[in-house]
Amino acid sequence: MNSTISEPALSFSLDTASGIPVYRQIIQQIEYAILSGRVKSGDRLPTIRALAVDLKANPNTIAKAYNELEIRGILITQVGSGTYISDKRPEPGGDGRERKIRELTERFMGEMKALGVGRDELLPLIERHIAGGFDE
Amino acid sequence: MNSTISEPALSFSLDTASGIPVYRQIIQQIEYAILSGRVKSGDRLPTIRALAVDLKANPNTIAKAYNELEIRGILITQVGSGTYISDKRPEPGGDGRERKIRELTERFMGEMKALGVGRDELLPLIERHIAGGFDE
Amino acid sequence: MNSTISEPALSFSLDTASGIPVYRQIIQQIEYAILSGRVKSGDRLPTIRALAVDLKANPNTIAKAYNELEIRGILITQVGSGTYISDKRPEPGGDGRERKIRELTERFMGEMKALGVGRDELLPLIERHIAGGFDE
Amino acid sequence: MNSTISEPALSFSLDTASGIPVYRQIIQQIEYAILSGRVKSGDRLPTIRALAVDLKANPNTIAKAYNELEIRGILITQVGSGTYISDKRPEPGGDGRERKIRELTERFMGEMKALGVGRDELLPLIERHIAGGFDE
DNA sequence: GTGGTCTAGACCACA
DNA sequence: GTGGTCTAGACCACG
Repeated sequence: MNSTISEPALSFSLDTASGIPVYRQIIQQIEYAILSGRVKSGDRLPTIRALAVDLKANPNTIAKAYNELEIRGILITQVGSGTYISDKRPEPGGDGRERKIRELTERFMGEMKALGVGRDELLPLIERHIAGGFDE
Repeated sequence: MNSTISEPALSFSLDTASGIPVYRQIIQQIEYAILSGRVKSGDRLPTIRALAVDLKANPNTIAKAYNELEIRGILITQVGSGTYISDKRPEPGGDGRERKIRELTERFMGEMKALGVGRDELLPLIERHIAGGFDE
Repeated sequence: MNSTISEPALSFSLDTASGIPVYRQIIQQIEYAILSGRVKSGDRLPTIRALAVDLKANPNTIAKAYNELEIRGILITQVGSGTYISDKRPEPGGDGRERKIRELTERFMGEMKALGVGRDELLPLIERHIAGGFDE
Repeated sequence: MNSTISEPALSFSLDTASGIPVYRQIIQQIEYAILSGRVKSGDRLPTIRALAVDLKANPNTIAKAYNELEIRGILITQVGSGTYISDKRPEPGGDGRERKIRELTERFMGEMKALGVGRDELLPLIERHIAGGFDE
């Protein structure tokens, strides 16, 4: 399954076969939209009910995603009005970023090692991927 | 937590803080050991009970991992004798390994890009990790 | 012992005296129901807990059957929603069914031959069983 | 694995990949040899040790097969001399034969029914298999 | 000794 | 409510 819906520069698409929980896909897509500048502080998100209908998902699932983002301070809920992008959202160069980068790199290096990829194979591999349009 | 045990070219290590199910970690490590050529057809795996003791896990959990690999045709179990690498497993140097490396690298590069890590930041990052004892 | 439960075109019946593991009986009955076309892609299976109650079995046993079929790509499980027949299952009228019928018939004929049942004894035997309520 | 050894009209062959226990394969092959008349009362069987070597099996496994057949009265062990086919072995047309035939036929008919094979499909199927060299 | 089956029950993640 | 993971422990079949 794979459904899409547009909103002020926000488009959601679910892949129910990926194994990634629906609420996490929604969270990630909102985060990426912010990081890439497609949405900005004060922008209004679709209502839970509307998004649930459009994505053919359970409203509880949408609410869970919005709720987690509100706890993190990324969204703000104005009761009776809607849900908005917070103005104190984390900067792209913020705090947890370094830790996340380190974690992901360590996991990746461990996987490469487990697959028998030595240092002589790894660096050219990375460089090839960078050359192939990493920065666009 | 992180415990390790060696066996003819097979070493298991669990990360109980990762959130990844134990049986999946075991499956992945066996798969990677085969893909990297560290184990080959006919090699005997540690017994379920021995591995359970070494990893401080429940035998049923180890059995679940072995069992999934048997359903997928990667392991063969001889009751009363032990569990072995199947002879119709993917070849170590085959494209299975290359495909896996490509998948993992693409996922990693996508994550780095989403975190705003540019090419100028990425290569030094990798080199620092390699210098920090990648190959041993 | 022999208990039965109906579901949209799926009826399970266990023979606990046969020595065949319960989870394998469940697997076989799902496979045969698919091969015979009684269930089709997207059909929902009984929930693990409901089937466990109806068959007076442990939920883990039902889950083991569903799980093996999922590894083999025959079922799809949506946590929180249920378990469904995959859309890339073998076609009901396909050669999967014919192959299975041929295999089972050859095994049966071999057994009959080993028991010294000749052609003159076999056909009346089959006809007697058919007359005794084969089709209902 | 599949190894074979000949002896006075007795030839054993193991299929370790079939999932059928080794001791059961040995039992069945001795039974079939008797039923088909290839061996007769008083014939001597290979020693446990010799057969174990030839089949690359565990002597305990051979012993278990011989032992079960001795309990059933089909074999006789003369300590210090060897193991022989009993002279009071069950006749091919004997007692349990009818029950066995009925059991196997019922199982077969149940499988055919589960696969959606109706009476109109079943009889021609059987006849075709008979025509294709059932009696040799 | 090996692995297989099944039960019981706890806790978790997801919709 | 759904299924997933893990533990603990009993009993069995096989070599």
